[in-house]
Amino acid sequence: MSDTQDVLFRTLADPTRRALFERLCREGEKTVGALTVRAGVSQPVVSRHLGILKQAGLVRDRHEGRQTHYSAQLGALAPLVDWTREMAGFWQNRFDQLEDLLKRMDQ
Amino acid sequence: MSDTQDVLFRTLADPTRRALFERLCREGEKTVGALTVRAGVSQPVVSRHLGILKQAGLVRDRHEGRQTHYSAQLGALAPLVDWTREMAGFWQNRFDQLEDLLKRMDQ
DNA sequence: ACAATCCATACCTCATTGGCTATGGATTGA
DNA sequence: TCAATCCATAGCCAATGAGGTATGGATTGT
Repeated sequence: MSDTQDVLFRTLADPTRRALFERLCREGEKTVGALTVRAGVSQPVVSRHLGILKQAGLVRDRHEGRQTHYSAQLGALAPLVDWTREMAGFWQNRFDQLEDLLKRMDQ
Repeated sequence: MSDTQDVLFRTLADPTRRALFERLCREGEKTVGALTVRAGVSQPVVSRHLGILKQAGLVRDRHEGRQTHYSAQLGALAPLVDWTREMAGFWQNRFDQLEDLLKRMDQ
């Protein structure tokens, strides 16, 4: 529902979190340690952000021994795409209505 | 740049603000008073949110006498669309690489 | 068995921010 | 001119949340 979009927007609003997600999109699966290296924040913070991304469905984790591999789940962005399309659609409709109105006024 | 996306995500992360923007998209131009009616928050809060939306370029205001009319600026969503496309693009590239790798391994 | 590594959780602190009320400036109507 | 309306700003408070350090569980290597 609308709640899904809420979670997505709220989750991606944080720059650190968005950067982590971007890296996973660009570079594919990575361990927490590898992500921590250039994250600019401590390892617990990275873990926490990854947890939040996971809750939002934006990433997936795979445990292998003592390390956890995270990867991006692009499909989770769908509601966001839908939302923008919906907003643009409303705009289009109103534009059509205006065009329609103008045409009618023309006659 | 990336700062633009930051502003957009941060601005749209708030439910009240997003609801205001959605109403402007659906119903077109509206005054502050009209928006306040079903906003669920007080008029000053609505004004404040509209100010933030305006700073993000998501809405535009038009003064007419003692009332201010706000309207959605759909174009401001472009960076958001670009971002999702970019993320999907990375994913596609990596998928292509994998496909390529598999093909090469096949021979 | 013991040490070291990897990750997650707990706990604390500080900054941000979304909500409110109060108020004032500007415009309209009487 | 005076009252009423519309909107924006200021100031305050409480909740949220992002960062840190400390720590513990689990796994690997010696």
